[in-house]
Amino acid sequence: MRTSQYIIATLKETPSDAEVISHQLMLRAGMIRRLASGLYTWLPTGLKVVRKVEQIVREEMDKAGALEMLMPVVQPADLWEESGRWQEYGPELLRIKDRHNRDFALGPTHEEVVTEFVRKEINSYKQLPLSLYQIQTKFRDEVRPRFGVMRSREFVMKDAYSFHLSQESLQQTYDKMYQAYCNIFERLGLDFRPVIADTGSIGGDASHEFHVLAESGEDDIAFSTESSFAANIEKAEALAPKDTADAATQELTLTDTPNAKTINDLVEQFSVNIEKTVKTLIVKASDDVDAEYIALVVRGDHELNEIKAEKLDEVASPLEMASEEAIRDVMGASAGSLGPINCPIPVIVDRAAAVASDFSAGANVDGKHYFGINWSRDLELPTVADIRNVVEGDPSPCGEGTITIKRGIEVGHIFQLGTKYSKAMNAGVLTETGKHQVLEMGCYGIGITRIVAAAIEQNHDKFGIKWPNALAPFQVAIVPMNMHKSHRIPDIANAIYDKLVAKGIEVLFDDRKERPGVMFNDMELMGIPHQIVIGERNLDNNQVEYKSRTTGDKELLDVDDAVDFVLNQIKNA
RNA sequence: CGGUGUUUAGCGCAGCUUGGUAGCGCACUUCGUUUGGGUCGAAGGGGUCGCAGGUUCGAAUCCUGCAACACCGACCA
Repeated sequence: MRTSQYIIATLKETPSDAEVISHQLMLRAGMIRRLASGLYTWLPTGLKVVRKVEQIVREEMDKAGALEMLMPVVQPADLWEESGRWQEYGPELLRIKDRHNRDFALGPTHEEVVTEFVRKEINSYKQLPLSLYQIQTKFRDEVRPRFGVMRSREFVMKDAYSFHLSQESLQQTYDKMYQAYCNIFERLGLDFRPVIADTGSIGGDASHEFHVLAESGEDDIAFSTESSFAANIEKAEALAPKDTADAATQELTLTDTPNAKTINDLVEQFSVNIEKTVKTLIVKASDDVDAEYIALVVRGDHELNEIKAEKLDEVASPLEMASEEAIRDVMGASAGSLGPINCPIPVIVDRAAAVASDFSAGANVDGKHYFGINWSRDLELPTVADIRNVVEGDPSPCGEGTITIKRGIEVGHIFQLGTKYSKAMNAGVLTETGKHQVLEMGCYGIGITRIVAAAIEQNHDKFGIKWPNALAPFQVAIVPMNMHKSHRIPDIANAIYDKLVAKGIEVLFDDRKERPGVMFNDMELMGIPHQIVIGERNLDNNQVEYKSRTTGDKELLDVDDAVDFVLNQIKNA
């Protein structure tokens, strides 16, 4: 490709609304442009990268035995009524009406459609197991689209679905997919980790997320320092402390604390150790409980884990924090002065808070806290549960080492769905014995467009993107200097270009009448891994210069060796 | 959905307090100059100042309403 025939569309300045580096670089490198909130146009350079990702995913899915198909983006509401998700899914599901006033949705995912397909077409156990996938545009009406294509409303996703007679068969395919995902991210050249995950609203049993590690990630991942254990912080268990509470050394005292509204205030004003404080959060109770609200108690330095909390039988799901008015109504005090003593509603205390001694907490009277509280002595120890986020240094749930926490970008997610959709939509086959049996299902997603952004988060420097070879929109950039003033330069540049193209290499030949600095900067911004610089100075010695974008290394090559050298660089990368 | 803020050329911004010919940098076009890391000079094109209404002789500027967008929070495969 010659730049004169192409859209370079690079930007010198960073658009003001791009916060994360991948968003900035994708705009500056001329990969994407924003059309509206959460909607992006892919320019030729960006699309080339998307296609690279798609192709690798496609090859590995095919290898894993999945069959590619393509389902509609627009889906009839009836199917969603059948699965129950027309009600459940909420405003993220964009609903539309056709000219006959019939309800449809823009597909955020395709469990319903694929299940409908399978229940019609697959009738016998002999046709199982079956894995189907597609690579397609999805739409989710995100509350808050941000970070460019990292969290956009419209995005390209690979979604796969598998169907089985038994849980064992599902497990086998799940394992195969797990391996296929590892292969994919390996081939993409990304630093990634599979992590144990919550199944979220899709529902089901086993689940892993695949995360690309990056500072800008939106998820916290808990790793063990000693083993390969990794889990989304939502799911990482905070083990019960081995020790029991220390013996009480302080008297219970009620103290005026008019200016202590937060744990930090309390710690600063009364110089107490933050680990000797607890905070009390009020949430809606579930219908199982004979109370409208439940108090959750965690140590002052810990954070409530909402996923864990809403899984408790006593707590309403989805989790709902009590409003300020409700708190005042129920507790008789405002949020800054709550505590477990004299608490009028049921209390659930976190494992760590349950072994605190001589600790302080609100008194459920405005402007008053208790100090020197001890469980058993001053109040009965309530129900204990794991309701907090793990923190650095906690013992790892796998039993080996301690926890470290890193940020990750979720680029893939695999689930064992079980029979959630097949049962609701009555998808089954006849077994060997002629009995009708509901299918076990698995579902496997990869965010294609999100991977493009994640790859940039992981591979960039101050000059721009540094594409891993597998993702680069072009393998080689030819940068001829002052070509219009020379006969030699265009001759050599064209010859090298033709030879590389004949070898099937994607080459970007910068034939613009630009200054060298402009060309260098654009090629580096776009992250093209291999650069050949052709100028009069080196041609006097019959040489051209090679430069690697990844390492920055430069090397002088004989003109005749240049093509083979570059081919080797590409092959060995 | 709440809080805050923004909206003036393709992009980044000034002008608004105190109403009076719409500006700057980058980008774009043409010419010249320069040529191994975003050169320099000259000339040029490009705007219903987010939309609607109001006040006024006169509104980018003041008032009212609306919209879009962004950030923080809540939410979320």
